[in-house]
Order: sequence, then structure tokens, then C-alpha cells
Amino acid sequence: MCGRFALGIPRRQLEEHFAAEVPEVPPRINVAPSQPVLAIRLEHGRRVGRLLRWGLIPYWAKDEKIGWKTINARAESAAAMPAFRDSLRRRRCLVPADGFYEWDKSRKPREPHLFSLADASPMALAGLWDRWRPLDGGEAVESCTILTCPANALVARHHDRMPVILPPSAWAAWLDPATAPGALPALLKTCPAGQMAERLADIRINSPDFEPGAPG
DNA sequence: CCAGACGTTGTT
DNA sequence: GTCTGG
DNA sequence: CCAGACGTTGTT
DNA sequence: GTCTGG
Repeated sequence: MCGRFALGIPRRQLEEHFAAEVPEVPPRINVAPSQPVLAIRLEHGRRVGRLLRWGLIPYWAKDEKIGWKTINARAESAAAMPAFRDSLRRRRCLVPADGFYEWDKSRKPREPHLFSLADASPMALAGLWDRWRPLDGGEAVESCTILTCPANALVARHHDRMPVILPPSAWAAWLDPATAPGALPALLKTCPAGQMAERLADIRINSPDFEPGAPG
């Protein structure tokens, strides 16, 4: 699954890598659910990075609590889920990351591992977003979720699910709302069967800077 | 019809 | 908003 | 995901 | 154990 990840890529490198306009974001080694995450989406045909709350709140929600249970969406079922299907059809995004964490729970204390690409290039996690307007007329909240798929062999040593990682060749079609829904499953299957999965590196974290309870 | 859910992961 | 269960 | 809390009364 | 907050 994907419940924590890292993002410390400098702005200009993100802009170059994703061909997008990206806001300045402080480097984070421990991005947690409910916090703002950088998501790249298409606005008027241009790729733009926005800070969206992690945990998708569907536009029809009565309150925002559902966002605690929607930090991930299963790629296999999202198209059929009331909370995700509209976003899957029309509101897809990329979530840049240095890598994502999985925990080794056989250790005391639990030990985090960072999974990043072997060549250290930025990862593009497949995401969905939505815009929710509070019933009391308060300000709209934009939020997002990260799709998951079955873990590849490397990640499976720790967990049976992992985030969908999209290769650069899939980004344009993923972001384009005009992409036919029928084409999406093929894009999502990029991970774990595709080449990116082969390039995942498993790095054990021993840094004293990493404190799960104190999101950086 | 109305009421209530709408989600994922992990663990047992 | 839309579907399921009662 | 992890960390941290884990309560009551009364009123709307 | 289970829920909430970050």
C-alpha cells in the first residue's frame, strides 16, 4: 500500500522532469495522510502542480471524515466505487515522490524501508483528485488519493500492495481527461509488470531524522 | 419507498 | 450523487 | 501509514 | 482493540 512517502526534489528539477509548472514546496521525508501533497494535473491543457489534501473527499460527501479512509484506491476496483469512479474518469493526477515507505513489523521498533527508483529519478504515483464544498458554504477542499496495485516481488517481501508507478510514457494519457476509460486498465498495469518495477531499489532507513510520529 | 453507506490496509 | 439493504 | 487517546454531563 | 488526528 502507500501510507507514507518522501518528496524532497527541488522545484526546478520537478518542473523539468514533469514538464509542469510547480509551486515551491518544502522538502519532506515523511508525508502523511491528511497533509497537503503535491499533485500534478492538467489545467487548460497545461500541467500544473497543486497542493491537495491527501485523502480523497468525494464531492457528494456530507463531511470530510471519509478522507481518512480514502488515502488509497484499489486500481482493480476504483472504476466501480462511488467514491472514486468519477475522479477516475475525469480527474486524474500524478503525485511526485522520491520513494514510498513500507514497514517491517517483525522488528522492534518497526523499521521503515524506502522504495525508490534505482536511477534515483522522481517517481510518478498514479493519483485521483476531487473538489468538495462544505454544506455550510465554507471554502472548497481539493483532495487526492493514490492508486494501489498488487506488490511486485521486491515489495512483496514486506507487503502485498504497492502504489501504482507510472512511467513517463504513460503520463500524458493518464492526465488527459479525454483518454477513453477503456484505455486506463492498460496504463495501470504498467506497475508492477512493467519496466519501472524492475528498477525499484529497496533502501533501509536508519536515519535518526526519520520519526514517523512527527511528520516532516 | 426511506435510510444509510459510500474506503483501504492489516491482522486475527 | 447514487446505490444497496430493509 | 503511525501515534496517541481511550471521559462525562446536558443541550441542541 | 479501535478510533482519531497528523
